[in-house]
Amino acid sequence: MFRGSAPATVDDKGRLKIPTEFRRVLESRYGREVFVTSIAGDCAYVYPLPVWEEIEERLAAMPGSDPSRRRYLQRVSYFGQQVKLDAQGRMLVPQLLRASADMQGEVVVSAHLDHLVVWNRERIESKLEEEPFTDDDFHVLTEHGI
Amino acid sequence: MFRGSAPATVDDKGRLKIPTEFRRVLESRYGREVFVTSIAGDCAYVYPLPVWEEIEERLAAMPGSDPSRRRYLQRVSYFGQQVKLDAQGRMLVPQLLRASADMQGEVVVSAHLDHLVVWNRERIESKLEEEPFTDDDFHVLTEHGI
DNA sequence: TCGAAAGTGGCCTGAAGTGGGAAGAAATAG
DNA sequence: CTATTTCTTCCCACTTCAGGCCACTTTCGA
Repeated sequence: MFRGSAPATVDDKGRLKIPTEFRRVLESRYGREVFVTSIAGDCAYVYPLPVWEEIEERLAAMPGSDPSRRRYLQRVSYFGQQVKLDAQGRMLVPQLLRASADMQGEVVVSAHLDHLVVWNRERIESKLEEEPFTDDDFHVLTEHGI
Repeated sequence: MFRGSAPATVDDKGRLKIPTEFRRVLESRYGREVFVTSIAGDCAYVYPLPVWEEIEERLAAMPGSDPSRRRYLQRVSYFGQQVKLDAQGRMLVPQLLRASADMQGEVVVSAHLDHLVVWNRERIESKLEEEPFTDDDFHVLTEHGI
């Protein structure tokens, strides 16, 4: 499992350096291939390919007419691309995501259990301010034993 | 199977360059012939010919009087055309579709399991904005283990 | 203070994408 | 039926971009 977060940079060729701690987990457990995508286009999700394939299987098991599934697939296909880490542990961010999620310069890579989430640093900071963690959120988590 | 998406362009002669990653899958698994069509005329569907032939067989197996089948066939025939990739991996978009789906300039080619969907870039972006992905959608997916 | 490992930048080659000419085919008008 | 024009197809050439590679810088620990 991935844990914590780490700062990283995207150079002007659109290459994102995966912080070494994450890279080690990624390569040893899943390999070098990842699926990069987004839903709203505001940040990038990086799934190890085997993890993504499992999600695809679950989607395939859902009824094809489900509107949530349809919307999810449309977005995930739109932003997504399968890429491979280079020898330096960098991956090319798809052009569409570079533009919409502002994947340039300083970014933050955070662990999300079995995948990574990448935010533009300025954007995540203002988002954390705007979107506080509420008492309701605490309640929901408490109900799940956290 | 196709996965993810890639930006592409339609030049002013109406030729659409199929991004190489898709082209490779297409040519190795299905050949160079495709069937291009649409239903609402707002985007273009690109089916590898063998995939389309299978759909035709299923349609043939349906009762001929079914109104959904009739409407589907009517639209799909109206917009559809069988075309072949050229040596550069480009295909000519049928004139009707060029006009109605606005297949000019920047477009996005997205994977849809066994076929491709092509949208005018501006059009898909405004469509994604109008049709947001909600918390409810997330809940539905969560219930399916995603 | 030194060395190793991580991070960063940039060059270079080859591949992918893009544009346009020209010949051939099809459609249209006379 | 023929001539003209439009559209398609094939081909060649140029430009841009991504991937591999190397090297420098920075950081952290010994």
